[in-house]
Amino acid sequence: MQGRLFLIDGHALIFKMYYAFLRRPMVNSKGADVSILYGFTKYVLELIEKGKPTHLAIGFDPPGGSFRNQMYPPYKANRAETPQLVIDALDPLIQICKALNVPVLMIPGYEADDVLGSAAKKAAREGYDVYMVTPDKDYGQLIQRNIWQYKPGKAGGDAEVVGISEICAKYSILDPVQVIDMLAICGDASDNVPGVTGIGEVGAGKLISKYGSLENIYAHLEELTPKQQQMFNAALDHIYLSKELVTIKTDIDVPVATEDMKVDKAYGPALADLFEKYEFNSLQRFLGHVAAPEIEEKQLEINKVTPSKVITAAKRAGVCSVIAERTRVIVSAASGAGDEYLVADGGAKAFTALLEDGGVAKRGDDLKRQMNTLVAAGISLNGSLRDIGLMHYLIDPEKSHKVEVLSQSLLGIPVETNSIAEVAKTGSLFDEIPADDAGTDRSREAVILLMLGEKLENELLSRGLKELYITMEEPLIRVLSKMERNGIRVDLESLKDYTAHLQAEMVEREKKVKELAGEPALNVSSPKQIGEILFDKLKLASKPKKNSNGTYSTDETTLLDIADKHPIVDEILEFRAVKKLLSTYIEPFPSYIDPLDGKVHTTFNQALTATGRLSSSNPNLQNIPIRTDRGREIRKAFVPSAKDGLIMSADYSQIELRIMAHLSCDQHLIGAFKHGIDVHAATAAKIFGIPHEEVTADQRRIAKTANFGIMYGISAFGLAQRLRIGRKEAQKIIDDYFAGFPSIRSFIEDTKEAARETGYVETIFGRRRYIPEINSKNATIRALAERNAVNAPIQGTSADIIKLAMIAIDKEMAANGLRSKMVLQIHDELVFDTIPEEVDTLGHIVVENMENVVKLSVPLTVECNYGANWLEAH
DNA sequence: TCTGTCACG
DNA sequence: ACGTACGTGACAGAA
Repeated sequence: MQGRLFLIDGHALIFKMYYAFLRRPMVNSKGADVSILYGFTKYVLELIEKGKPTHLAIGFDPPGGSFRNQMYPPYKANRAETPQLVIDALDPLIQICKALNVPVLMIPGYEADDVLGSAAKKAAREGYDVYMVTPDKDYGQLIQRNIWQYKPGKAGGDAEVVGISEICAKYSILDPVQVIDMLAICGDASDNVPGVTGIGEVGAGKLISKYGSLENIYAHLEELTPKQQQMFNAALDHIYLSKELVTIKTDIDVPVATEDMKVDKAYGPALADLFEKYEFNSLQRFLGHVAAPEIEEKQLEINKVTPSKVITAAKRAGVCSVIAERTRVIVSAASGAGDEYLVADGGAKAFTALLEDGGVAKRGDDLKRQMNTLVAAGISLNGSLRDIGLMHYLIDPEKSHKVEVLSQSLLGIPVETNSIAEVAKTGSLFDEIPADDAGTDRSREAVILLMLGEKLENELLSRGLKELYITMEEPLIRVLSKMERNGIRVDLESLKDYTAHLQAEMVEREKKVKELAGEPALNVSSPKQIGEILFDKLKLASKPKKNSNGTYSTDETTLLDIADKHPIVDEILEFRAVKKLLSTYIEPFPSYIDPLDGKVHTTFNQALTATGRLSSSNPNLQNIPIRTDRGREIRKAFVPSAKDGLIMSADYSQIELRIMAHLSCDQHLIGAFKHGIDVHAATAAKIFGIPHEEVTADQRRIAKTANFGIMYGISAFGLAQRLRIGRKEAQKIIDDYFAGFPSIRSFIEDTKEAARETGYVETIFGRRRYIPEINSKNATIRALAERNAVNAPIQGTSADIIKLAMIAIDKEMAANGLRSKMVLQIHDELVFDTIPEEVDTLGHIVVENMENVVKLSVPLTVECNYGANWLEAH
């Protein structure tokens, strides 16, 4: 390797600094605004310190536009005018760069992208490792084995290094050069480059990974859905121009030789003079060229050996670390001699005996994802699963669980983010892990995982969390892996008529809104524009609510308040409801259907939420509509995989309220649950001081809202808002509630007190959430912390219970040899893909296990139904 | 990239 | 005086 070349996108850095100092500009004693100069200079000096480049150059956009404007006059035409501060900064910055001994690359007629792109490719050919310092997504197309994008962190955060695997995972593509096709299809609103209207990042990624290129999509247009065909045809007249516009040049002559970009920290008097002129006192320390203390890098004793040697060592030790890529596996084990570690890599088959050996514990990051990959290759991942991120999640759920971060903080070993992040970044099951950097040596990462695993196991033990890990999270990895691989069949064909109906309605509503507004050009999807129509033009409120950025608030509750003032309001609400269904729950789904089995495979994130719940993404199957009739229709598309199969759904009835009853030991609530009485009605009877039989529907509704409010940390204001009643009235309800349920009040107070004492709260299974802000002097922050403290044990215990139930159900289903599959978890509900002959057995297994997985002072009850689709299973 | 909005428990 | 119910993820617009 010749060296580490950093290429800074100067234009992007100027803008970053412009915005960073917009609110609090930095002005020197002569009244000059030196914000951009200061921020820029500081950034470059710190980059030299932290990024340790051996070579460095900065590219700027020359004044007067580029060949792209010639090619396509509207290019960047809708950009707001460049701020004067930015324009004025250019010349002084070039001076500063000179004084910093950093060459400036600027060629008339080309943007900084083109010059930097060409410089990057050239240096890479010469054997440099190249880092392009820019937040601009366009640069993704230039990434290759020895070229990375170095994205500056936001708000002082750490920079993110993006390599081949990250960029490919981000867009679900196989080769970074396909970023060009992605950008062409998606278009770029900020540069005014049109794409294919209606296709977003996700859809484009799927198409490109399937067809390879834009050209090839057009060659196979007939394979796309009719709607997609239509959208691509409509884009045909401009799409190749768009592709040219987003393609960064890599073949222009770079005016400076790479070796002349060598970093020279011997800053001369020129820099000192500039610092004095601009009064950069805090940057003086760089002048003496006192190099920052080099971090003493811990030397790892790594011995690369054959797979069989590592397998022998792993079996002897009973533990190893695993990194399973799509076409390669890397394994590490302690040699048994001092601090020496053995590492081997090779095809997965070379390690089958080890991976499937139940006697050898596996340490690694995101083992669920790795298990999915391995199973696809016909290999099981057996033995204990010591997942780095998941173990750390139990230690502190709200901290970062990234291996890079943990390696630094727990082991004191720094990690280059680019190599290890590829396993950490998760996508959906059938996203390919790119194979093109199979040459990268990942021995170091494998060893770090092995060390981290040991460290985290010890941490779990000393914090009393090991049992929670072993009995709950670890077995759940296998259950969730199965659920993801099972997938669920989504039959959008069955919704065709309904989809067409919604589309027609959307068009109609949109037209109506524009008419009523008297603005043919109105973008009905723009909250800003809608706000201006409603409140500036139509004046539908005397003092309209504003958002943090100064725009009018136009959310549903706000609109409902003024709905009777003008018919346009209702049209907007209906438009939004229909558009939401189409754009979130119908249009994206075709691209999520795995061509191999025709099913949708979500990813369950097991180490994300603050409370212990799961989350679901790509797509999120935990927020499929149900509350409105219009939305519920969507659930009809979630169908069994077998021809005459059935969907079964089982959900806990009021589990959080039951948990609150248990945690608070409130005898009234416990009694109501024990006797199967309607608790919301019982609550109403208590609040309003009337006999149970006399509770009206409205009183029950109020009590129900109050019950939820209590669990979330109610305020009189919040309750008043939700019930649309006065604040005094709301306060009375709260007072009456606590008078009727005094032990609830003490539960809340005790929980807050515990948080203040220990700094954390916990579920009945010991899952923790730290509440550091519980002692904040800021009343608002403290109040939020208190609500979190009260809610986390309730929501978390509920999450714990269903996790245990899932493990038990999975086990019993297997023991009974059922063909039925568990497919979804939606916090208090489990969904199964089943068949008529198993419905009875399965129903029994599910309900028994859910109801009896834990014994509380209240019974847990489960409602279970089945039908031809998810809607009918309710 | 951030913000607003809205889908779910 | 000040802000205002817990936990999520996806999409679209604006910069």
